[in-house]
Amino acid sequence: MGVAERKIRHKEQVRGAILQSAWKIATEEGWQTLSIRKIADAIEYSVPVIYSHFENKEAILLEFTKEGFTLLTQELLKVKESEQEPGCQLVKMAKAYWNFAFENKEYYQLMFGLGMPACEMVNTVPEMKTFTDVMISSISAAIAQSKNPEAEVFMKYHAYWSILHGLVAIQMIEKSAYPDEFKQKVLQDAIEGFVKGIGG
Amino acid sequence: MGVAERKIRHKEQVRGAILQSAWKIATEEGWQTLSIRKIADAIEYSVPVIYSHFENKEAILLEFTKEGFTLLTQELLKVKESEQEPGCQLVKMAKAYWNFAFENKEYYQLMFGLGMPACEMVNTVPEMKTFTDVMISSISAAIAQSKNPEAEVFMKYHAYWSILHGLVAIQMIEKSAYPDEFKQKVLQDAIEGFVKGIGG
DNA sequence: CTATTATTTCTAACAGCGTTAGCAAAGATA
DNA sequence: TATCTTTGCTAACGCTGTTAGAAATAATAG
Repeated sequence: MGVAERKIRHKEQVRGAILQSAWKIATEEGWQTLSIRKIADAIEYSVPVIYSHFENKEAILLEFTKEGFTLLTQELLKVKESEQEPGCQLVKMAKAYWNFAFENKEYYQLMFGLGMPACEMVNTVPEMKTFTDVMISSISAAIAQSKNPEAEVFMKYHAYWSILHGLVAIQMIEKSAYPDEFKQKVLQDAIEGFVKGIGG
Repeated sequence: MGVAERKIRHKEQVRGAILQSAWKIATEEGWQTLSIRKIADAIEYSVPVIYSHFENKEAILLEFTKEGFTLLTQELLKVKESEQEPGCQLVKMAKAYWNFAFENKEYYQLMFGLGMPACEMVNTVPEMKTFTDVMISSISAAIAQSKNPEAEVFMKYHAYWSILHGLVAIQMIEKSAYPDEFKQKVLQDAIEGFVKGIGG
């Protein structure tokens, strides 16, 4: 009997509508103004229905955060595999990271930005763990074949990620938007300088 | 007649109590949980009294943000004046920036962190403008006497500040706290590498 | 010292938020 | 058709920032 299947199908349909509406509201008005009641209005259901799909508001945000980390990790892996030399890998990955951030501001702001996540979750949420693993392994490879193999891997990893995040964060805050070529050059200079620093 | 003076004195006393209580609550429970009602309770006045001293909640936060930028700028200038060579200046300023962030987490999180400010205010609030001016002038000096005088000043300034902010931001998020020596070394390596990148 | 005026302060409310208990309606089963 | 299960809703709790308007206090004038 297809009754149970239909119910499940409907349930997932509503779940999808919740996420879809949440995303729409967030992109139109920002994550800050997203509220459960707005989502309820959008999906034309009452508020408690949402709580039968998600434990709380944070769980909805976490859904997108995980999605964002999955997407970013995919981009990084794609670029990484297209390049053999670890140093070039890092430079290209930095560029991919940069592009992701500015082509998916909504994701990035949620992942690293204004609010809750990315603190205790870095090691508990699998999607984030995968992301950090990719970062660590790439940096490790670059260090391994460098002239400073005794370099502390985690320190270098931290510095690399920090620089990336910092570049993106400040550029996001900046209102007086520079031309994209400028921004690209900032990134390239900084990362190449850093990679050289690791290498020698 | 000292009646007007006494009134003003009392008014500023209340204003001080508001800021003092707000700071106490923020340091004890975090900026996120700070509320007007909590402040009102703490100063033993009713809520609307606070609105006769500050236009809204954001104005209270802005007060501390400005204070933070003033303090940070002072630290940076102090270090800057103790060193002639522009390259060394940048390295020392980075260290001072770093120390400020971790010795004044409440300030830093408010200045760059989780929420509202630092977006449109960078050029409108004088205290922030002063800060960015110090950053720009220092970097400009380093570039001027470098072998790449044609370097775009603002790009380099952005990269420098970005790296600093990124290093701090990621380290603040990180739970598995590395020893302080490690962190210091991360900073030093990254900044020295960057300054070398500017210089040659 | 009293009456009037100006100032200060408070009560109470509005509109919004996340969250949940308990009831009504609709669906599935016997 | 009657029973039971699931689903969804109404309404509330306690919190938030903010403000209108009344009450209490303080300063001034007669």
